[in-house]
Amino acid sequence: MARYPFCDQENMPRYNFATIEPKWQAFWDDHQTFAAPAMPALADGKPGPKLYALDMFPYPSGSGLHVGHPEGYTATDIVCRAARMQGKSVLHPMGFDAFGLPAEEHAIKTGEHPRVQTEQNIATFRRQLKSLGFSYDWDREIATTDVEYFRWTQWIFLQLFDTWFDHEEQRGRPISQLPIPATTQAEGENAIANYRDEHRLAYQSEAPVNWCPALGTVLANEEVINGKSERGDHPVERRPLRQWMLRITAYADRLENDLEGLDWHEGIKALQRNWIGRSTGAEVDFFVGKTVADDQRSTEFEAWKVSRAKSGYPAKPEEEVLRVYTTRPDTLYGATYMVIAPEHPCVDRLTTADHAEAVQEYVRQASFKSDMDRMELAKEKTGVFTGSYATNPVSGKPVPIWIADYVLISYGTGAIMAVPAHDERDFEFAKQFEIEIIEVVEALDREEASKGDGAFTGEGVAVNSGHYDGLPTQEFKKKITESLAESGLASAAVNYKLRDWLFSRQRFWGEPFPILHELDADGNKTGRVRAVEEAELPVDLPHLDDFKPHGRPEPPLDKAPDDWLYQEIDGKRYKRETNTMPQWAGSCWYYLRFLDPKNSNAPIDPEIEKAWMPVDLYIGGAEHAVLHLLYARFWHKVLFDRGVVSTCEPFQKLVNQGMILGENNEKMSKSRGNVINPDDVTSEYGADSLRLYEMFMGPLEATKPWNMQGVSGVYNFLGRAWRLIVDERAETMSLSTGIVDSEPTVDQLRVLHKTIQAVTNDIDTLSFNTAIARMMEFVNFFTKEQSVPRACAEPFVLLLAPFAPHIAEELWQSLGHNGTLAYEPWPESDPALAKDDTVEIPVQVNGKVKSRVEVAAGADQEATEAAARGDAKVAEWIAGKELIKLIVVPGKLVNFVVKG
RNA sequence: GGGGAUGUGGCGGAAUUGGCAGACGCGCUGGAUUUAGGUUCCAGUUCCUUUACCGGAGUGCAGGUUCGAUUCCUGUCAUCCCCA
Repeated sequence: MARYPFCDQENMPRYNFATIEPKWQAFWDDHQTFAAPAMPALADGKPGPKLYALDMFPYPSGSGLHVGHPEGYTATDIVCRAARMQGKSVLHPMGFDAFGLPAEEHAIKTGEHPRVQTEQNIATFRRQLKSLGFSYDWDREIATTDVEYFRWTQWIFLQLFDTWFDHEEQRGRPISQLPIPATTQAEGENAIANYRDEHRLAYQSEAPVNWCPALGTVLANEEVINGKSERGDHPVERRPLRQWMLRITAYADRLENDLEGLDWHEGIKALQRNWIGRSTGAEVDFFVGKTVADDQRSTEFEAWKVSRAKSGYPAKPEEEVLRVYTTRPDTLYGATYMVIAPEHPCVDRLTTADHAEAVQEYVRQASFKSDMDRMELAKEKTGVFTGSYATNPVSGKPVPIWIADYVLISYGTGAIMAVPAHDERDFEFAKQFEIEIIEVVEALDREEASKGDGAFTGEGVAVNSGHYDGLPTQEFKKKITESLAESGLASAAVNYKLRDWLFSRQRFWGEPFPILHELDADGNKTGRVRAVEEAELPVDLPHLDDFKPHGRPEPPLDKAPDDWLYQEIDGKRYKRETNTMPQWAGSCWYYLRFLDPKNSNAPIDPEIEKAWMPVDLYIGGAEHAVLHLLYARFWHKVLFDRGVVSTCEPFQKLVNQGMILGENNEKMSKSRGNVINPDDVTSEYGADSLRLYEMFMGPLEATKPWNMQGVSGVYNFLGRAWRLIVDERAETMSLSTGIVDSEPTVDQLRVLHKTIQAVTNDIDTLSFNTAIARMMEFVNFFTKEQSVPRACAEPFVLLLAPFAPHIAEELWQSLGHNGTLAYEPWPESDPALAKDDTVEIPVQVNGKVKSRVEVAAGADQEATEAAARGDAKVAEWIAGKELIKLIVVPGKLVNFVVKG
């Protein structure tokens, strides 16, 4: 015990966080106080209550911990510490999301391996986190850059590679179970392999990507903002490149539907739904034909209709057909032109000779614009006519086909039918190019109809739509979709804003893909790939002499030594995949690895997974409300389908902490000079004060400004609590003479039990600010008392412990206890003792409080009324007036409604 | 333009199901202790009027429901976040 002396103050025993805090941090470390059990403890032979509380693990940046980090971390820590005292098995881990660009950029500059800097940064973060006294089980620490960790990230990628999505059963299944169509089978081995590759959840694609020359990498759409890179604000251009994609769109419906059972804020759910962007509508085929002459076109069109009526709606349209997706099939009669995206495969075929030059130039210009620029509503619409016409399938009228960049190749079919009367963008476009506008929906009420002279996009009743006239929009949609489907011209369809996930990056500092490309005799890729054998994992990063990018889209790993790059298996030569995974990969499953971080046979033991999952409380910043949470949920569902995990959702309860602003009410940033460094706060006021202050600032989820005077306020409170128990004026550390062993008074017991009740309840609802206010009231009350019975002081210290653990441990020890209070039973409140004997009840006259009367706590209607009538002031107010109504709510109020 | 959130003292913020608006903290004012205080303790602090009592107004703004609205409904304004 010599290391943790009860009295180690050189001077008087004032509250001295500088000695208390390191002392208890060392104690917790040495005694493994917060080591979580492998499995939740048993209670009555069955698994007892468990709590898995998770923080969004940080990216260990070079600038160290930010005051935003301890906000969420303190919140989960309070919940965990209270839960331990309430007898729950608690899992509370911490780790590091350590892959990322800054370390690689540092490596490029210095030539030093990014792992060196990464590990330095992790060390700093770990030190800072430990200095704040969080009750993590540090034995479970992981970093996504650990080879033993990313071994299993690679393993999960192989699961994705080995899975196809069965739309009928709505689940992922092993690729070996993929039914191969007879026609494909007949074409032989290569065709079968191709067919499989086309259906895997991890697949390669040649789609246009956002190439950023300055960063030397392609970026996901989400990483591009207004045509510039999110990181660094560099220009981004579009170019086609072979990429790995993850088929997250297959899981779109499940990702949306399963939100319902989750204990998440509605706003976050809305954000995710919005991002998934499910829409229902129809795919409709427009006949283009091979000829330009009007009379022949209509003949061809009729013939095509007849054949379609027989054959039905095909999975892939014929060559002379343009397929569109629309959410408003009811406006089909108003479709007066069509637009295809500049990247649409039919551009060349549809362009007539006399328009070729203009089209080529337009397509070239469009390639420089980002999706965001192109969809901008306010901007002037641009476009070019192809010279071709299609035929409106219901009206039989010719409709010109245009190319315009406001249509995106990535959404729907990359082609639209334009209905200028009922779509704002189409309307603007039609005005500009003087295209016919036909109204086909009439607004129901005049107010809506008279709104401006633009497009009417609402719902109403059909007009100018042949025999459909008069049908309400919803009904019309259904009927026309059914009718067109019967004639083989259309099909009901669902579309998503969500795109498949571009999963490869041209970086060094990321997880290598466990994939090999087959080479032919000349060393060229044959297009066949194979997975690295599970036993061969992990695929570690190779040694590189330098980390400089070469400015080409090919990844830096192409510069790896040949013995890493090439391999021979069964007489065939292979080259490793040289892309690496994006930073999101590691954070998609870290919550699972925490359960079983040292398992070398599997990512997690199934029994352990079953016992601890799901995460009961997940706290982190709102900036991850969309991407991280969507990606992680997607992986989790795939792992669920493949039997690796037992729950279909990973995070049962999610809370987003609010942002902490600078003292000037602005976002904290170096350029604004308003950054608060947690280290500075800790050295001046201590970790307990920092924790307490961050929780006292306001509701966890609110955005709130920092105020250094507020820190000294909670520091003051800790000093008062200290003096309540410790005699500061004594020469040595000793109990305050106010601490007595006598029975508490009724008033004292009432304050104690009210405090227990309120604090316990507030921790449950994460209302830490009010919990702290209640404890302040407790201290204020007892400071005025002559003495503090031990029976009140001890439970108070236990209540304080989750919030300010260091001072609480020290006070607990000074009250004569050995060891830690971390597993002391949580104080229980007795409702009978917490109750007041009498209550003060406001008496209103005509709804205004005029007086207050004291009544017994359980007073009934009559007694309450009598007390109110007996009050002199009330009597004066109602004297000589007619009583119209009398409201008596026992325990709440009395209201006399009078006239005259 | 769409979606979400938030508007309460000088400031951060409290207020089960509609029932005493402003808990708690900061700041401010006054007092006590102290050689001293960026110490501690006590008291006061929404605004207007008033020496004080009494009284009146008050939760962004305008309405509505109700005996009674910070809370519910309609409209509106402002700020912030996300998406476009």
